[in-house]
Amino acid sequence: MSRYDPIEIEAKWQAAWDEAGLFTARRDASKPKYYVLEMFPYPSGRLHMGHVRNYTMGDVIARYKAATGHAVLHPMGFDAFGMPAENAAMASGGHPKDWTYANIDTMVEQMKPLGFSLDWTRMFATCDPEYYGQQQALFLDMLEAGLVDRKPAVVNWDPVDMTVLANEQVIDGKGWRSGAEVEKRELTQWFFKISDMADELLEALGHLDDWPAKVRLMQENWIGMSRGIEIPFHRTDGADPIICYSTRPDTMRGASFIAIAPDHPVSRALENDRPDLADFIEECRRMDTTEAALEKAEKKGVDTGIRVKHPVYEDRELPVWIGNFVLMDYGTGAVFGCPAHDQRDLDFARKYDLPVQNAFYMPGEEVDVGTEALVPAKTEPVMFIDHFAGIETVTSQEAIDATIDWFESKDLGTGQTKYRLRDWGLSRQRYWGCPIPIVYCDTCGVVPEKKDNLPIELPYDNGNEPIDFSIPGNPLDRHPTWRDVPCPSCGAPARRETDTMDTFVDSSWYYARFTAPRAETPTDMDEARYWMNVDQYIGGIEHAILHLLYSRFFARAMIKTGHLPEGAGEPFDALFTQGMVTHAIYKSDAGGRPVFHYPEEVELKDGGAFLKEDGREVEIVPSAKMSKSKNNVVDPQAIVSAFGADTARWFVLSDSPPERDVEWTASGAEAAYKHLSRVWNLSAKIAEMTGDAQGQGDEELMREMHKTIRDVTNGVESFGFNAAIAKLYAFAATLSKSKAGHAAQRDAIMAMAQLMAPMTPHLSEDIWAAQGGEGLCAAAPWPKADPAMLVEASVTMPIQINGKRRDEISVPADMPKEEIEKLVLANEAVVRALDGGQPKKLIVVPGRIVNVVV
RNA sequence: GCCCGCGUGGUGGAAUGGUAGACACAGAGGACUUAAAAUCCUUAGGCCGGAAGGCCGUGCCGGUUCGAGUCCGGCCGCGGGUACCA
Repeated sequence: MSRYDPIEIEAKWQAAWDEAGLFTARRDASKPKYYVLEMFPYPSGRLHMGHVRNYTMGDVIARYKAATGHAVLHPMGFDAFGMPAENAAMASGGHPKDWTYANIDTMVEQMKPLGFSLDWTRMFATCDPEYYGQQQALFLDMLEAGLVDRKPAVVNWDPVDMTVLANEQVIDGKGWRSGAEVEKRELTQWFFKISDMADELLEALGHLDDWPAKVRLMQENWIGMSRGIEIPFHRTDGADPIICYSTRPDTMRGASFIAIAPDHPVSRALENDRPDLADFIEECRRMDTTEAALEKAEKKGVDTGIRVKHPVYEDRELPVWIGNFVLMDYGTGAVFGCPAHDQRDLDFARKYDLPVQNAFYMPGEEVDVGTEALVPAKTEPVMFIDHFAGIETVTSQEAIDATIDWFESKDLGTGQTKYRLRDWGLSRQRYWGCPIPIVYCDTCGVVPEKKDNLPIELPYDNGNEPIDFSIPGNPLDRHPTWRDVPCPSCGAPARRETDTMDTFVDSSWYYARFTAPRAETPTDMDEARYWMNVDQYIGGIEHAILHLLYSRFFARAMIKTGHLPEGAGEPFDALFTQGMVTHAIYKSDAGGRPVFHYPEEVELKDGGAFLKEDGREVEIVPSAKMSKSKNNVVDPQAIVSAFGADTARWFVLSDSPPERDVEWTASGAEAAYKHLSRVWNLSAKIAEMTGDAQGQGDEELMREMHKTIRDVTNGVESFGFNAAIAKLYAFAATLSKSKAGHAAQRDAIMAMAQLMAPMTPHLSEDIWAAQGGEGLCAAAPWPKADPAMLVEASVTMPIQINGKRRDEISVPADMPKEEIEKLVLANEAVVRALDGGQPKKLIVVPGRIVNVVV
């Protein structure tokens, strides 16, 4: 008898699918459409298990939807711009473009043998000029529609390498290559005005019913709507008032100082004359620009000497401090400090010996604040002291509302709704990205490129020599000719913008481009109207905020600029966030810099990890996100070449629920392979069966088959792939032990092949053919469970006594509650527990459980 | 720091508020084999017990409920995001 040979089978059936053109998306008026999309990969050069897991899940959905009568669009592309390509060029010569396209070729070669039902005719990479040229057109339309802005923003500046650093390249405040202390530098940059859409983006979250609640919540918090008030504090020196923003005006009585941001206009104005302030402001400028670093840093400040009057208690003067914890980007860049009711303000006040005064107490407790601020929840009642709003014991929220009304009525402040969400800075001072189609002209100023001149292509060399990437900095800036262009408006010599776009721009509209990837405009409205929205989007939870929010913004921007139909609204109707594939990191130290080693370079023994090359022990950092920068990626190709694609696909789906992280281990793969072999052998045995068509247990087998159809269908529809696979394991065991006749066994194995087909399409196709199935399994309609075969005659109900399981009874499924009660009261364990008495309570949930309370 | 998750046997995990540990991995025992591999069968949360059976058990503490892995409050640990990693 022959054996399960995945390598042969898989090549054979992939060729058959290709020949049938099965996965080329076609519009079909007779079918509902279904667009399934997995977050496209960055071409790091190697496929890893995370990719395989992601695309296998998408493929299960795509194949299932095709089998249930949908016209399916399931495309794939590459998110191909970004820093790693430049880093690779810097580290080992060559050109980012060559590196990127070589990686794409490799990854496509790795992906194809996995048998995903992808429409490869639609593939593109975001670094294709045909793609980023359309992105430039989009940018120009957005500029015209008023969705783009130009303003100053702060970047990390490496003073030694003379270049802008990404946050990732700043380690403990120092440049990753130079080791120099990083500075902040302000540059004029391009922004998308996403904050103008904050309310819409927030409101629409409520309609995304098929998104995970946690993602909606994270986005809600990120957008961060708050209702507060802007209050001008008048300076005693008569200069313009300082306007503070507060969401807790109910604490106004306790205001004891004003804190302004280091880059607040008032701070800046003082910088020239006050060396002590200039030093502090300079120190703040050296801080990391990340939110985490700012929040975790010690809260420090300096007194400016400026004094303001309390807006209500005018006899009180408050000092104005510059605080390193105040952000210019949020509110007005100035806050009043109320130490009694804010922990950060209290720490600050204790440190610099500022007064602490309560605005309220908890009812009945007039205790002054010590080292812990009194911060009641907004719903908690508090007792106000001498409050201008004339209120006594109310909740904080009521007090906030009343205070805002009172301030507005006295013309002392203005109620304001603010958002935490900031505009999206898209300028990057780097080479390997989409050039921003703007020209600077001495006469005309900032001039948009003409659409006829698009795409503005990145230069491949500098005229006669390859571009040198070995020096840090932006090669576009030092290119001898690329910057020099005539002004699109007056024709005079002018300079091209040398900044490129954030790579998040590239990934914010690719889903729309897939609906018409070769169109001469960013999208083809006819195609977009048919295919949009994405019905199911699948990707990592690490994209819960930025990528998904930017995509939601872009979908709206594209509607406004006429590139998507009105009805599109949101880009992704349903979202599934898969867990990550994690793996230990192997780390060693090279002169203070961490070096990360690939798993295949490391040998695990005696509980430690050692380099194969020289036996040196390396540190094992426990399970972490697989990341190209940490080199803790696992190459799935080894599994595919040893066991076949179906084994790899089955394995990544079987071992863990899809939304949860999974730590990659080698051990499960072989088990998956063994099971698939068993199924193949079972099919071969059934195909050779002789004897009666009918046998004993036919009906029982068919009942199991229908239950399995029901359970696997439910599993696939609800992303319960691991549970669906468990059912398939159980059904395989049932079938292999069955004494049923040939007809029932053939029906059973064919149903199993179909149910497995989304996960193991090649094996299923082979079984389908072996059993004489009609056409291709991949084109066959999904099996339906017969409701009549799912009805159970009797149920087993556990009997609990005081909530602990003590016995069980088997009763007809339709037995009335009263009769079950009688049976329970006659049960031996119950009689013993009652000891002649009556139960305090008897709970019978028909078909489920019985609980006797004694 | 802040926002969001997650925590169940030796391991991955299952469980609409209703029999905790389905299904699988590793393990142990057995069959087949000269032997091994492969395959098949049996077994398995911990503790006590010969057995029947009992007690404990879903990170920790507390609460709601006839009943909590599941809901609520407070902790601890781990992970993701934190706006220039993608």
